[in-house]
Formats: sequence, C-alpha cells, structure tokens
Amino acid sequence: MANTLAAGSLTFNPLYKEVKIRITRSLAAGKWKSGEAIPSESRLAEQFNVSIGTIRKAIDELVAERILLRQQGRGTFVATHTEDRTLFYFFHIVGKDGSRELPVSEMLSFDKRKADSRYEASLSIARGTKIFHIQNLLKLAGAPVLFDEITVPAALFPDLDEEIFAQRDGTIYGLYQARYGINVIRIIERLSAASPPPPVAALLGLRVTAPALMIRRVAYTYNDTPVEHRVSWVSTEHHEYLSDLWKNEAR
Amino acid sequence: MANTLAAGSLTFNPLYKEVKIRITRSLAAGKWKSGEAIPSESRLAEQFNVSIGTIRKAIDELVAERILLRQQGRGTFVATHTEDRTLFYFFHIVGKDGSRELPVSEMLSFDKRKADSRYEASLSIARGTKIFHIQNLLKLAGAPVLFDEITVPAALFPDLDEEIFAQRDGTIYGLYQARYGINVIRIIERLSAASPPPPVAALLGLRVTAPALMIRRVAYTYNDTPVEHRVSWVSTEHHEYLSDLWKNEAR
DNA sequence: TTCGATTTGTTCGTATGTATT
DNA sequence: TAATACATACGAACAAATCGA
Repeated sequence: MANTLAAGSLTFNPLYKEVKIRITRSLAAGKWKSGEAIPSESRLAEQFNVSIGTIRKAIDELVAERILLRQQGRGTFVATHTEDRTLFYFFHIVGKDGSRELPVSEMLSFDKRKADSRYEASLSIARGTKIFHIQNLLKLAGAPVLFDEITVPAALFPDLDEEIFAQRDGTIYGLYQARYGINVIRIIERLSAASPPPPVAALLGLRVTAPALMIRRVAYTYNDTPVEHRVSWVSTEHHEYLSDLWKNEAR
Repeated sequence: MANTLAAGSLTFNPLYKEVKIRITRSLAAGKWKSGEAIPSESRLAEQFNVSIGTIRKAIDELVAERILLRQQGRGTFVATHTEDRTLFYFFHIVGKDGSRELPVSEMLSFDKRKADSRYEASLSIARGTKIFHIQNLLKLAGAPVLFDEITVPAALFPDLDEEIFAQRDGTIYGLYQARYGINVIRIIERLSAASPPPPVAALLGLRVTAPALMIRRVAYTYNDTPVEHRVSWVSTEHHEYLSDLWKNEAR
C-alpha cells in the first residue's frame, strides 16, 4: 500500500475539479454578473496558479453545462436567459406542425403566502416559510395553451412584487437572473396526463373532462439548490411537449 | 482579403473533428462491435498520424454523446444497451413515488406489412417499403402501464421474426445492437395528452375516456439516421414521465 | 482601413499518476 | 511485477476572432 495517506476522510479532487468548484462558488456568490465576462484563461491560470490547460478543462465542463459561454476573441461569459440558444432549453412546448415560438405571458394573480407541507421536499423549505405564488397564462399564436402556477421562496426575491413581475422584460428566469442574481441552470420535469380542474380547463378553452398535460417542474441553481416549484397545465390540442435529449447544437 | 482560398465550397474542419468523423464512420460500418474495445489512444494517434491529445478530444465528444465509454486502465469501448447507466436513458417512466424499475415486456403482435405515408417523413422511407410492426405491453411491478407500437424498416433487420423478437434477452435496443449492429444513440420524443383508443384503454385498465400520455418517438443511429418509429400510451395513474435534462452522473 | 493587442481555439509534445490485466 | 491504457497537468506555438486605437 503505497498511499495509505490517501485513505483519509477527505476526497482528493483533481486540480481542474477544484478549479471548477472555485469558479462555481464565485458564480454562486455573484462575483461575476450574468452576461459579464469572467477573467481570461491566462489571468485565471495566474490567480489559481495552475496551467492554462487546467483552467480550460474546468471551463470546458461549465460550458457543457450551459453555465458559461465561450466566444473566441471575446472572452468567457456567464450565460444569460436572454439568448435564443438558452430560451428553448427551458421551454419545451412546440406546435404539432413543428412550429417553435416563444409564448406571450399574462399574469393572472400574484400573492404572498405561507408554504404548506407540499413544498418542504421540493423546495427544501420549512412549512410556514413565506413564498410567492403566481399564476400565469401563456399564449402561442394568440391562443391560450399553457397555465402556470409558480411558487418561489420569498426570501430569495427580496423586493419582488406584482408590478415588478408583470412589467418585466423577457422571461421569468431572465428576471430571476438580472434582478436577483439567481441563475436557473437546470430543471427537472415530471409529466402526466389528467383532466385539469374546471377553472383551468376554462382558461385553456377545454372541456372539463378533456385530457391535458400536467407538468410538475423544479428549477435549480448552482449546487442543485432548488429555487422554483412550478405546476403547468398544457392543452395538447395543437401543441406538444418536445423531449430531445442531446440537442446540443454547439458541440 | 487575406483568405480568399478559404472561400471554396469545402468546409475545413479542425483535425479532431475529422478524427471524430472517421471514428464515427468506422462505428457506423460496424468495424468495432458494441461492447468491444476500440484501439488505444496511442494506436489511433499513430494510425491517424495526429497527436494523442487530438485523439482524446475527438473521443471526449463521443463519450459525452454516450457513443463510447472510457475506462481507465482498460480501454475505450463501444457503449452497449445492456449497461444500467444506459438503460434509463431511453426509458423515462418512473413511479410517482420515485421508484425506478425496468419494465417487463410482453409482445402482443408481430407482423410484416407495407409502410403507409405516415412513415415517409419520420423514418425517411418510401410508401410501400416493407416494415415490421410490433405491439408490446409493458408492466411495472406486475401492473400494465405502457402500450407500445413499434415500426421499423424491415431492410435493416434481415432475419427478424416473431420468435427472435419475443425470445430476446434484454431490451429491444439491445437486440437491435447485438444482432443487427444497429446502435440507437439518440431519441426524440413528442408528448401529448389524449384518451387512448378503447382497446388500448382496456389493456391499460383505464376507462375509455381516461386521460393518458401519448408519446411519439423516433430513434436514431449514427449521423441522425432514423431507425425506429414508436407510439406509446402510458397510464399515468401511478407513473409519470421524467424529463431530466442534464442528469449526467459521470461528469 | 489597417494594425496591434487580447482572447479563445487547435495542435503538438512531454511527464507523471492511477487503474487494469 | 511489468506492461498497457486512460487521466491529469504542464508548457509552447500558432491560428482565428474580436476590438479599439
């Protein structure tokens, strides 16, 4: 046994993993804002006192995870929720005819309340924690297609109110990112088929017994921290949910 | 204009992209069978007359695409559809209680027929081409959960018959791979909610008007060549469809 | 428009570590 | 134990894209 020392409780990561972790920590701490460039590879190599190749390998993984974005000649940037590339990564509803368009969102309600036990697991928050609860109706080509119920811990969005939410430019995740420094980088969705509650059916223009797609989503930021719980009802009369594992255009 | 030469019709790929393409061609041609090791990095570097780093970069991408599988000290292998890691990549139905198990499949029908126009687009085959058409019932924990209708071009599966299909070990894609050298490496699924046809509802133990999940899948092999068309009906009473972009355990 | 500085992209080479057989 | 194969890390050189002087 040559390396009995390594048997300690610590896990020894490769250098590039350590670098990746430290970069991720800086991102989570908001050291570099979204859309901004992080230091150049050569500068990071100096700071971390490692070779440029090690920096590249760390950044390679963050780019593959869509957390960073590299551009030759310009620099490396914190990915934003305003780029076309990113938008459809978190929106999976497409027309059955193959059309792809971004929805127009209309806020239906906004309130602050206390979390019930439902969110303890998915949002890792205690019962009674203050949350925002928001309802939206999304239209595609003018027709209502999707109804959203969004739940987020109020603590993460200090001054959020109805006005700010409704008057935002761009997407909801763009708002989280630009105003609150919260970066949604991953979502997990669970889909099932069911008949929507009558009020939802009415909003979507469906018969009460009509089948609809129910989507339960949890959105995560760095280090698998959950930040949003969302339940959606989708009318699949003219639209469907597209699941394309490995649609990595930029590989 | 310094580089008028580059304006030719050829696209100049980086070396590692060329290497990747040539490796992929060898895979598509069946040069290395699934589960087998491909030549070592140093040997490939000799063959292609490039540095080992360039080989690594090409293989990096193929590993990220789950086409190859690297194991330190052993070699680099053609990924198979028998590894636990891979299995759930193509099977997305999980229990609502979070349970994950592989289904038990029961073949209901098997026949050879001529393709109608429906498959021209999705399978890139002409109307009238011979196809196999197979129906399956999948059970989880003993209960029927999913009904499958599979369509594949007969030309790709020369000696396939009812016996071979029903008596296979392992998964359907495992059969495609082991017996016919056809490697499914990517699927695109389109989900909607609808009431299943009465015979399907009966099989799944659903009321005729009950909502179910309909999944239309196209499976692809190398170079985005479609090889299978599949329509599934899922009872989402106790199960749901899990969409987890970026569940890359091994990163 | 041109040029130079900066930054990422590609390719090569070498050395050493670690896992497998 | 030795040989083999992949993993990590370093360094160097040049190409290509970008941007501002």
